[in-house]
Amino acid sequence: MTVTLADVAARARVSPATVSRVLNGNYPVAAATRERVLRAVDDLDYVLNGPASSLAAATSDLVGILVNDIADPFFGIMAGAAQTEIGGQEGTGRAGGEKLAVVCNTGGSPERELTYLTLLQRQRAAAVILTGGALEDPGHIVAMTTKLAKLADAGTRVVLCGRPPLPGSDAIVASLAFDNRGGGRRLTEHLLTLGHRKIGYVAGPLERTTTRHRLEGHLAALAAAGLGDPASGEGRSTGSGEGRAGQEGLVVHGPYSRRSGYEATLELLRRAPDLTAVVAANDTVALGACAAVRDQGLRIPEDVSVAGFDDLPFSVDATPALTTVRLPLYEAGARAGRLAMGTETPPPGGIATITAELMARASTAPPRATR
Amino acid sequence: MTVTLADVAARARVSPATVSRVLNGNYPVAAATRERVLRAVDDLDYVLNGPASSLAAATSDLVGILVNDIADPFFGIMAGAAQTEIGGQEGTGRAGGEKLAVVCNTGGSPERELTYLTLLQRQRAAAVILTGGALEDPGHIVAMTTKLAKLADAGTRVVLCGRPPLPGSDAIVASLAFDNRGGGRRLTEHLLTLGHRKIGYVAGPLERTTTRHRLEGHLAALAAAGLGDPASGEGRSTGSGEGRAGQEGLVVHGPYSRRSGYEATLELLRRAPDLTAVVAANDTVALGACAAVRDQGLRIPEDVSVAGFDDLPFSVDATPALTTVRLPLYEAGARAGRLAMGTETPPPGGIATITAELMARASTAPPRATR
DNA sequence: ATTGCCGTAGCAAGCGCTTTCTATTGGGTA
DNA sequence: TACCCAATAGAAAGCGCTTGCTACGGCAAT
Repeated sequence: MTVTLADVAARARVSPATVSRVLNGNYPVAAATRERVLRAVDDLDYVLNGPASSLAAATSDLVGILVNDIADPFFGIMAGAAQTEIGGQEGTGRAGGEKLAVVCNTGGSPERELTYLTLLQRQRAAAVILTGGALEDPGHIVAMTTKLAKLADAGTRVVLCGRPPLPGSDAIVASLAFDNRGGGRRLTEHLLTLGHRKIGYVAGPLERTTTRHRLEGHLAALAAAGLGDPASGEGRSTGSGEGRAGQEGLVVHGPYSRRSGYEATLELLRRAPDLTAVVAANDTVALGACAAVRDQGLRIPEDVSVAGFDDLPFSVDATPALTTVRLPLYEAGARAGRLAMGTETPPPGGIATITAELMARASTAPPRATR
Repeated sequence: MTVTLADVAARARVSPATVSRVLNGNYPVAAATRERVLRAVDDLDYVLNGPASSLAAATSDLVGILVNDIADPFFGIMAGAAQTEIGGQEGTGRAGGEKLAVVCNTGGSPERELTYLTLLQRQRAAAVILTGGALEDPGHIVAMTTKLAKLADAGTRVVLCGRPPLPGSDAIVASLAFDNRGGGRRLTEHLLTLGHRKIGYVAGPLERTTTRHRLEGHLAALAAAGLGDPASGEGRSTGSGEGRAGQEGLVVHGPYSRRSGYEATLELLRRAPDLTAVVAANDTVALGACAAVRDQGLRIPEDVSVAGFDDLPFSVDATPALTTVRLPLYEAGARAGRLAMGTETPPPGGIATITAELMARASTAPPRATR
């Protein structure tokens, strides 16, 4: 029923070994023979049996790209770039380096993350790229470190993209981390420079590196300006008491969703009706924040400035255009793809920090009356 | 180095066959024995060798989900839903039905679509889900039909989601098609009812089923209202001559991108400065259209109404909230996932049409002066 | 007691490919 | 002319797992 290597060999009047070598192109085969084999392959419409091939060669051409939320362009852009870089090199003509880059959606669930890693391990994946922020739960970190070490042991190349390096994991090929802290700091500094003193912050979900780093940057900027109490920021979103400059309780956590941005902003506005700016965990959340501000009858940026993070494509189209922090998602994804393929040399120490650039646009302006 | 089934068998003091049966759970094994095996698996940290298993069993647990653009939430939502449905059933406890659902990004390129299908075929994928509009190029249709038939032949379940059925392809498990034509018609009818008579249309790329169907719906509505010349719509976007009611040349094609929407709208506005509404191929394009309308100093919806298609999450957040056509992307994706798994019975004839619902919001209103 | 089965476990034959090692050939060189 | 080597092709041994078939106890029925 199905055509096998042996069938092709028979038709081309050569041995199976020769067919295999023609297909893999890693052994000299006379031009005439090669031609004959290739024609037989075509005639018979032969398709290599992946599992058999992987079993015999003890390697596979599968490359897994793990994302936290496939419906979020933040991940889509990185994954697409990586996939292009990986699947793109088919110019070889032959099946040589044809990798199968696939993206796996964890939905942000640690269990699914591990499950996918196991499944990829089963398949003896050639490489794995983990994108986006990691969960900071100690147990999960241990589980991940162990799992990744095993993968690396089995020859799988592990690359992190937009995720900080795992402590003590030298098994990893490279990790490209975004400078979320620096970006967060610059964004808030921008607001401070404009004259804002009462700034609300809609943070992402707790226990995510991305969330923590961006928030740290924000708090660092405030602290440098002599505002707020850095200690109050994390873990006590519903803060109480009075801070040096009334920044207490101006941080609310929630998922990276538009809805969360909407509700958190309403909450912030209730807690501090006099705030003049809202910084969101990312652009999607910022959109929700904008809606909430408007629904309160306030104008952007005249009454309240709003800022996001990531600079997703739609951000420049928002009205007013969203001030945000640009992350070179495409470039990072592409680079991760090349690193996974081994077509780019890893950065020194396997760690690279990717700069986050402030994009000041129309959604932020000086507060109504600078005190 | 690596642990194999035999190692586990030795440790559990049973034969490899028994271990295999415990792991696959498709053959009676005494409880005590099972326990022993499971413990050995744990102790040894054994991970099944996927390729070997697939080779021997002549099946694999890979499920491929093909998307046209992974950075577009339209696809992300469907893919995520399908993946959840497929990867979600791990409740079985054992490795039983653990499928590896992966998404492959074709980037809209027919070659990559075929390449991915071949790669999936190599892996003897358990199922393949094709999402979104198809290319209407005759050559590609033939190639696809042939390829899908071969996949189906090899036991791969093929499901189409958001894509019209392939003519004469009974190899396919099911196809869930969106009622793009009906949605397009209702959307334009809505505009006509509001009193619009001069409506610009920013269509998607040529030769895509989605593009054609939506446009057909639009033109059908116009024709039913005695406006426009249906024959002028397709294939002659830069129309010439005069139509019955001056709808000529009010259709411009371009990719499904924000930028395309922006430029096309500028073009439409130049051709017909008196148009009172713009219908976009999808929400992303509509966002670009909105930007263009505003940049021309026109207000939405007072001066120009704008409408989109898909009802992506951000559409309700646009200002003003975008009138659009809702497609139940998540539900469709989930259903496709179940169909691929065989956990839902296919619709009669393998074909289901999914209704598209008009969402009239603030971006559309009666034109300034109804003539 | 015998027979017949049911419930379990093992044997062993592959699944379709890769790859090491071993031929075979046809010059080029001594 | 004899010899050696480079270039190319084949033989065959697995890779690690699944599964049809066989084997072996007991237990119920005869």
